[in-house]
Amino acid sequence: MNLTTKLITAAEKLFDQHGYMATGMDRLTEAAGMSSRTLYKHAGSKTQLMALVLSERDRRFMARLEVESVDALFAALEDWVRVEGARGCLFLRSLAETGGETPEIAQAVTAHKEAFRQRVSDVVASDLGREDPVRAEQILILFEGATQAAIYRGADAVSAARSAAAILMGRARS
Amino acid sequence: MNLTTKLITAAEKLFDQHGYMATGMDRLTEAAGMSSRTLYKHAGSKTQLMALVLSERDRRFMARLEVESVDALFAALEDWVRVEGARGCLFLRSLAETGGETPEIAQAVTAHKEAFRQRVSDVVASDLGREDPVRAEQILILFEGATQAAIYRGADAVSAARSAAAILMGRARS
DNA sequence: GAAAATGTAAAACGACCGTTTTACATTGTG
DNA sequence: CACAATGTAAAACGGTCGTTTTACATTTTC
Repeated sequence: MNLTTKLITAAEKLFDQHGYMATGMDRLTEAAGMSSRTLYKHAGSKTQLMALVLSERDRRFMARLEVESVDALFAALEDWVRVEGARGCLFLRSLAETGGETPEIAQAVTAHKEAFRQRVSDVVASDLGREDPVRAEQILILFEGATQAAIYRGADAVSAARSAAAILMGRARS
Repeated sequence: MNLTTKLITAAEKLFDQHGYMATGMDRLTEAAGMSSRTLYKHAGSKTQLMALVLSERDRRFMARLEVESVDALFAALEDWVRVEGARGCLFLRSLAETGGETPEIAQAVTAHKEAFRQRVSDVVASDLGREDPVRAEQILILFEGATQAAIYRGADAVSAARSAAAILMGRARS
């Protein structure tokens, strides 16, 4: 595991658990086990580090959503919540913490959410055997809602979303 | 409009638009049009100010949800988004920014979310003429999802959630 | 084996943080 | 008129922020 990977892994964890602004560079250097000089050589700045974290998060998250049914989509979210916990969407959180005024971050969030929307749309189409933009938007909202509600309702939120999605998909098939 | 109200109003706007941690006291005093001495006399500390903001937000938000049907619930959310914009749930954002480590804030969030969950549950019961905990949880997730997705999908997210809720409620009635 | 690359440890940078204090002006009330 | 109460303006507080620099050790490479 090289230094950059170690840094990004540690930073993702700290940003997620304590918030972006609330995480200082001293905490990051300590958790990554490197000097601040090395950290800045690899990441450039705190903002660029956040962008690197989001890029890695996108890769890992989207890889989990390589499925072909809506039910599998929510099963993947259940896995994610069990393994990574539920503290809300790190992308929208980074946007909120920066007020949308940091271009590198706003851009990373937009790109991720568009990819996510497209993925949900594809899964719905693959599941139904045809495009259904309305249903896709509803499934996306259930997914976002489960992510958000899981913060205070736990894994139950995801299974409730899963059963709601099954009803909506059943309706789309008949 | 007294000073405390003016302060809370200004603080809510700044916290919502730029984030809690990213909003400094100088910005708050300037927006509220008062000296830092007066601000501290009224709010005590930045953390207590955040708690005051959340308390006022809870009052105003819950007042909007005094409805008797699930459809009216989403109509109320549409109004809210049109008037106040969509930057995500301020309660969960405050929790995320503080890492859940600030008791006064964690407590305000828990209280609000429990009241919100109960309200949704009541509205579903009033709409169906009977309790339906499973459906209530699904409606809550659609509501949270619409709030979250509206950040990047706009008002369309709310109407998509609204139509999904109508399907789920229709299913509960038959 | 010299040189370049890559790392650590720690001090220093100026800027800004939340908060308190000092000194003074205005106001409402007996 | 006196006197609390309540406000402003601005300096000062110690501490922490993100970032850079200095000085030195280790490893890699030709």
